[in-house]
Amino acid sequence: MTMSTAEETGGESSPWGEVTPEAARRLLVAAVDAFAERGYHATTTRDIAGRAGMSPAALYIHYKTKEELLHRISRIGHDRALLLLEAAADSDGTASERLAGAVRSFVRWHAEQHTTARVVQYELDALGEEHRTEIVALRRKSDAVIRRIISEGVRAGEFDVPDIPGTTLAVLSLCIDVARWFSAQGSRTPDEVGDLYADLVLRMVAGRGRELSGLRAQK
Amino acid sequence: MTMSTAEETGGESSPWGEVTPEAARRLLVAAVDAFAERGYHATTTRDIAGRAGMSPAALYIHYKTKEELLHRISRIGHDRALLLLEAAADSDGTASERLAGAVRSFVRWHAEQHTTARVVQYELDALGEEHRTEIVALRRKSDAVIRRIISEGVRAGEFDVPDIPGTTLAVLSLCIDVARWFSAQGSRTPDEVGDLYADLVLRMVAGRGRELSGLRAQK
DNA sequence: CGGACCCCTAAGCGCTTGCTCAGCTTCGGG
DNA sequence: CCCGAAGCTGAGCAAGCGCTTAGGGGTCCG
Repeated sequence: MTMSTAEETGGESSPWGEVTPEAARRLLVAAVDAFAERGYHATTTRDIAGRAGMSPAALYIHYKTKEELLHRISRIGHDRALLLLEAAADSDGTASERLAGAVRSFVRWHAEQHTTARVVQYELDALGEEHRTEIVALRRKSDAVIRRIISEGVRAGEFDVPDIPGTTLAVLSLCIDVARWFSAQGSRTPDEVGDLYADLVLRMVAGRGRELSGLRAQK
Repeated sequence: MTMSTAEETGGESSPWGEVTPEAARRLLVAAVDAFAERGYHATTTRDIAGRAGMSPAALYIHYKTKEELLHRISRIGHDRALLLLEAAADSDGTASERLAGAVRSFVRWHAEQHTTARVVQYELDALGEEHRTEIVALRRKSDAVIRRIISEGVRAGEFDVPDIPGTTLAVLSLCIDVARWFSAQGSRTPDEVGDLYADLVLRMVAGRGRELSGLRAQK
């Protein structure tokens, strides 16, 4: 009966497989759920330990502070999101295809893992000074990836974008905010949202005439 | 020396003029600043009272609880935002012009009053049950306003939007998220962001060919 | 001059918070 | 059979929380 509570976490398979002592992983998953539901500051260490089926003191064997838990979550989440973006950016294809791919998988992650993403994206300044600057560096890399694709699309004549930094910001902002409103019991699947958003983003950067030809072909 | 701290609030003139006992207004403005900086749950009533230059107990003369303060802020903020949207929606002009106007003033408000907007948009579920449902009703009205403009644009043949509810959601999401990232010491003015976003949104709904003709004419 | 009224403070109550610590159990190796 | 390391718990500490209460000064009207 050790695994009574924390079994059903987000529907997703195992994004936390890398967290090695099994008890530490249970605590971390419990913390993600609690932070996402109530927010970092409104979550108590007793609540986290309780969800993981442990006593309040057990938490401090695996993590020094509550803030370290948040940092671990934020770090792993940002690493994963950045990886998705870079994979899409480094793939073959036109700038349109790569931008659509990046948006699609970035958005899909924010929807599927919306509980993790909410913590990752909206509890940023609950982090301590050093941890926050470390995370901010990762976010700047995400920004650079998107900006690079857009710039290349402009240079190749595929896109018409008067304000590249501004549009980059808007694209990222649009994707990130998915974590705020997405709900698993809503009517849209993560894939549907990903496709919709990829289309919307291509429209934001598209040149005058045609261009959005065969891009929203099949689902 | 009574007005030492709370003088500079957001740069804006007086969005809280309607809050009538002057001491109550000072407390409310202090609460907006504190909630925006640290979040509702991380803010103490002592901090709010301190910023307003009062003792902790003074707060409870004007407000029953800390949650009532948040509700007052959220209510006034949502009323204001909804008013801006409705004004733009009810004005004369094509659907494109009205959509651009709505996005422009909605975004401008989120940038200018980004400290208020942050509280209004991101501390929603710190509200109690009854207060939250009241606020959620206001948000549904905002959604309806945008959806109406887009629908009319589609019916008039101005827009090409395959998924009206989804696009409505994305437009609102994009605007709202401005409150998260906008910073007064950033390089963009609220007006610039408003213009940029109005352009991006028009691109999201534009039909195939021309259409975005004279719409991003001057800066 | 007296007292009702309003706005505010000093003090503090009851409770919860993040975190600690002595001690119990389990288990593999000599 | 004993040992030490590792994982966990029950009890609890100091600090901070939201909120209350008794009372102190102004001001205005009788």
